Amino acid sequence: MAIFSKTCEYAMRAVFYVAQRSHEGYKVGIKEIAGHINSPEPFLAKILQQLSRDGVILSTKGPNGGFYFDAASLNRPLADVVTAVDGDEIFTGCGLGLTYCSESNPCPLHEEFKKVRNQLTHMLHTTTIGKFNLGLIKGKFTLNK
Amino acid sequence: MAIFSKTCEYAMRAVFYVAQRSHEGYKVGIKEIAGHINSPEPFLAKILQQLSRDGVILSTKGPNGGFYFDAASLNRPLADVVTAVDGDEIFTGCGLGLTYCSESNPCPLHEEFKKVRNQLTHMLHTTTIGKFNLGLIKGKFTLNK
DNA sequence: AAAATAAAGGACAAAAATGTCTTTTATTAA
DNA sequence: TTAATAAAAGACATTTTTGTCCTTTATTTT
Ligand code: FES
Ligand code: FES
Repeated sequence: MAIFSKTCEYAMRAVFYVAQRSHEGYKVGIKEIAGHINSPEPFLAKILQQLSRDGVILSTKGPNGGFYFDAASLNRPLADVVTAVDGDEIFTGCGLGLTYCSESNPCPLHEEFKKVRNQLTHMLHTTTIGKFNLGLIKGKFTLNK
Repeated sequence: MAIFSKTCEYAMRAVFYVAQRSHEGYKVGIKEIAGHINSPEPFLAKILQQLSRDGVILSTKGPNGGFYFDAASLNRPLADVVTAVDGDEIFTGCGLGLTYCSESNPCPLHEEFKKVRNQLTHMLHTTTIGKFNLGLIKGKFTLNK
């Protein structure tokens, strides 16, 4: 089991790809995105629909339409993507699966787990959607295989 | 979605409870464990079977039998429990779901994700199964609800 | 040795996550 | 205004995770 769900992984990969293409001045269709991040096209469509409903990603229909980000959206944190598709359990939930994570009634792992969870939270809040655009354009990163 | 699977959460809760009872000198049956960690009994049985096959937990059949840890087992890292039920993907996998996490061909999130993953790994390797025995006996921690 | 106990094992069931397909709606280009 | 394009939406299918039940095996007590 991975840290993030498949849904969330595809969402983040797609968002990084669309961000790069937006930086380059293009909108991108589902087919192009799915091809470049190596994800099942119809499944990815569902995920991007969700992101679109939540206002995380922008889209327009019709010819020359597709998904894209504006300047403001490129500065949103990656955490918004995670929350939109997976909710906030990963940011607030108990590591041992108790109903609530609680300071006053903690599980044994609470103190140790909280540190890890806080670092993950901090990382996802300080990493913006557009952070890797230049690196992606320069070919420094991979989003498929 | 939580960091760990339900299976893994139940496994860790069970292990902490059995460790405490072992420290107190008892073996514990499935029914008692499930009751104290609030988990479905037959499902937990499967999980503990797996841990037993992997040699993470000890068990004996028959009257006065049950699950327990010896002194050596109490010093094993919690990471062994996670690996036994969920594999090592959480310790080695790519945060964006690429087939392999690679230094030479990294995903955009690689550097940032690696830090979080390393801290999680470190935490699970330095936390022993028996670490919380005294705290549990003193009632400082909760394992149900 | 017999009966009681408790884990081990296997088959099955429900729920959730993941993946697919078809139709509808909105937008643009011609 | 029509045709083409592309996302939105909804129904459906598969796989994995989670959960249940019943039988078997090993151990201990009587
Ligand atoms: S109570 Fe378990 S992590 Fe906080
Ligand atoms: S390649 Fe993605 S985390 Fe290392």
